Amino acid sequence: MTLNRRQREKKERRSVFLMAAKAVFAEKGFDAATLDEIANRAEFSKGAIYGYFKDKDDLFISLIEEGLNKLSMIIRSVVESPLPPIEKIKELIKSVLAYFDENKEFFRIFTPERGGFTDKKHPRVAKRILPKWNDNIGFVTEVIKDGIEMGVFKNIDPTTLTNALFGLVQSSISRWIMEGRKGSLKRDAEVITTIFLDGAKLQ
Amino acid sequence: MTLNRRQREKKERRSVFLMAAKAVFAEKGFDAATLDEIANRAEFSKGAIYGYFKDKDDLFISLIEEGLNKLSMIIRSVVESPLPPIEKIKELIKSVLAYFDENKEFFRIFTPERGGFTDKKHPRVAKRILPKWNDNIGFVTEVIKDGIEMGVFKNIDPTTLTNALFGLVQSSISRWIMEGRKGSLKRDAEVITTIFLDGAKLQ
Amino acid sequence: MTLNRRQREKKERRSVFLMAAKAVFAEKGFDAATLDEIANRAEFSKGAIYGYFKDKDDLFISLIEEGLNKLSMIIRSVVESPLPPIEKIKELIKSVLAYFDENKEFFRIFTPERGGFTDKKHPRVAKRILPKWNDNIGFVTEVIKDGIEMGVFKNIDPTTLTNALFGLVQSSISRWIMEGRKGSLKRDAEVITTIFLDGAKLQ
Amino acid sequence: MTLNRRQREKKERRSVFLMAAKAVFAEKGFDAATLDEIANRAEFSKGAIYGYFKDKDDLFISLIEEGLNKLSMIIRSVVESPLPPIEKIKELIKSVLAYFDENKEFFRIFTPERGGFTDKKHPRVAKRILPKWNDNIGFVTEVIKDGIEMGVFKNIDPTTLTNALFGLVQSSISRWIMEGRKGSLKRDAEVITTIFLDGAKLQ
DNA sequence: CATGAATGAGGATTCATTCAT
DNA sequence: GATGAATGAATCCTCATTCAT
Repeated sequence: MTLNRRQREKKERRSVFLMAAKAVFAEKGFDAATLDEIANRAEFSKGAIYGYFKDKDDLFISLIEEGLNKLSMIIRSVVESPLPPIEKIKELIKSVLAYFDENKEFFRIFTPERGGFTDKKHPRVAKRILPKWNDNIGFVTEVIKDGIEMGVFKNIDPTTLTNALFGLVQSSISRWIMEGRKGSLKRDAEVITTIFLDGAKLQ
Repeated sequence: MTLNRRQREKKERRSVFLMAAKAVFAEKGFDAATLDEIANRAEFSKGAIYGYFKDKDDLFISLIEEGLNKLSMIIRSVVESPLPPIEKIKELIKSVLAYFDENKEFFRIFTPERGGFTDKKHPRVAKRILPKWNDNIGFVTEVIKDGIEMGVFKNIDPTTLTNALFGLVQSSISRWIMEGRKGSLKRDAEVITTIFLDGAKLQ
Repeated sequence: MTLNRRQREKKERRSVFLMAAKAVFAEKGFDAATLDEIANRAEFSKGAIYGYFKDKDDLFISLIEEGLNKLSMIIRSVVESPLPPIEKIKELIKSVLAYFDENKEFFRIFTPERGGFTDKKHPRVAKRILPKWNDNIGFVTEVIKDGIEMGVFKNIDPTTLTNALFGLVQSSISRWIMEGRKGSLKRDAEVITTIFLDGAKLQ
Repeated sequence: MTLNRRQREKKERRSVFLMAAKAVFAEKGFDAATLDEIANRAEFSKGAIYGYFKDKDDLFISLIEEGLNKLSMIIRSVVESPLPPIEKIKELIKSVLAYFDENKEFFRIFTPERGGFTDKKHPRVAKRILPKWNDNIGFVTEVIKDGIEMGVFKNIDPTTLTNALFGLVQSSISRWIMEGRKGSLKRDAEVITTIFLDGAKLQ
């Protein structure tokens, strides 16, 4: 699909808005972020946003979707590789942390707001975001399932195990953000891997 | 400390507002929650809130503080018990999950907003909440430290280990909330304990 | 008219509120002054005010009335004395300035708000205050009239002359207040007398 | 400086708001005036005000500043003319009264609130307004000083003399406003001139 | 009478969204 | 398409007034 100049420019401009929005949402959160500030940072007028996004919700959702799509690709590429389950898990931890290391702002937006993606508060947001997030969890769950069937993982409900893994990753990122992003996230990959696979206890 | 009727009523009413606020903040998040709705749910007028709390921020902070205080007490009572470190960890997981099991809404408020407690967004909130949270982390870290010194835990940075433990707990609660709070959280205590102590891998 | 204890206490308490109100109105102006602050300063509860005054307006009016009554008495005692007109004018300037010197706050309240005593804004205030103020002007005007008839004052409309005299006095007090009340108002009495009687020009 | 249509319209609209605000502030005073009423009178929405003024304070201050700037120009043009001091004073009285004759509302706003421009009540207002007002006083004081040095005015503190002159002018305007603005202010110029220069006493 | 909690009517301000140019 | 001014709904907060105790 080749785009003409018009279409190319449109796509670029949309991306400018997304980047501006990412910075502002990351700093202020969804509610406190204003379209004014986003427009300023994008160096366009406020009205122009509506040429690319239906409304504030849509801008926000698009941002999250974009981030989750990239994350899905990373996860799928690992999951679909020919590695054995344990290696896949190691690789997943490494590459997911690397992804956030390079996309700090996305996590900064996604994590705190995720709890708010309920039908009560943002039905439209929930409807578009949650399935994508569940996809990711699903991919990893398959790996765990394989591992259980192959006898390399304990026979624990795979979804629960996956959830635990995501919790470990997430807490690592959270801390890194709250402590002011010193050092690299990659440092934590080893520890998470150890705990998840071998536990904290000295055998 | 015996209170007269006036003081008793005042305390009760403050509690009514806190409960109403807890419900609304849990459902909507800090920004989207309105004092109108909180007052309605408390069956008082909006203005009455200001007799008990300085402003919206103060109401929110008081709520979180109350929850964190209770949590601190639970954690401390375990930490200060004469159990060996591993038993303390098992007990911590069990009792913290039990606490949230009985205080679902607190978690629902605390977790998503936690990422937003930065100096940028809510300096006043951050100043009053973060120290309390760090206290809790500190208590648990001491247990881990003891365990490492006694040779029962791997020699990993204790803060990182604590953080991982909190991540496991948190992800368990998150899932439970997002899936509509079916079943009991206590069910997860065993899995978390297993993973944290022994890892997911079959040895 | 002798008062029993009840009535005496009531009168005293009313006076306590008036003094508190005077201080607060002087500092903040009518609109920005709150009954809360007045009650605090009076060391009574907010509700108690309503036992002595119909409402905020009434409290304010009572205050002004009290001040204007005292001023009237001073002016009348001079006007009704057996002095010749010019001496009466000298005496008026001296005693009015002395009155404000000792009742700074009253002027601080009365002057800035006076312009607002229109039927549009505070019909009730206007109705009770303006006649009293006009009385004072009337007394002085009589002195001027006498002086004109006796040939000691120029044949200028007496009300205009009186108004000019009040302007001189008022500007002196205003300046004294705005400059932070340094020195004594009495100092200005001589200058005002000179200007009003002999003009600024060297003859 | 040529303005394009946009800029011209913006300037015009700002002026529409200022005129509406002038009318409302004149009638109600600063505190009792509402942005709602100002917006209504300007035939714009309340929110539109914020496109032209930072807040209510700023709207008010801008109004006063505009008025004081015009007044300054009038005063300066007289002060800087080559007339002898006495003629300057005559001219000042005439032209200042003429200015207020044509800008009744400005005086109506400026005078009653002036006493409230203290640091306690409106620090921001005080900071922007008082210096401008003091400039005006300063210009006239120079004239008086010159007159004293030239031996045409009595050797009285020039600032006190200026203050007295402003008091005479102000009381004239006040009366004219409170009596419902019958007749012309210019009528009073002669009386004020007479009193200030020659006094009320028949020599 | 005094108290002080509750009321509820405002008012200033913000901001997503619309729309004429 | 981009602009930026206007809109107006929404929200926090204040405070005079009332009233049960």
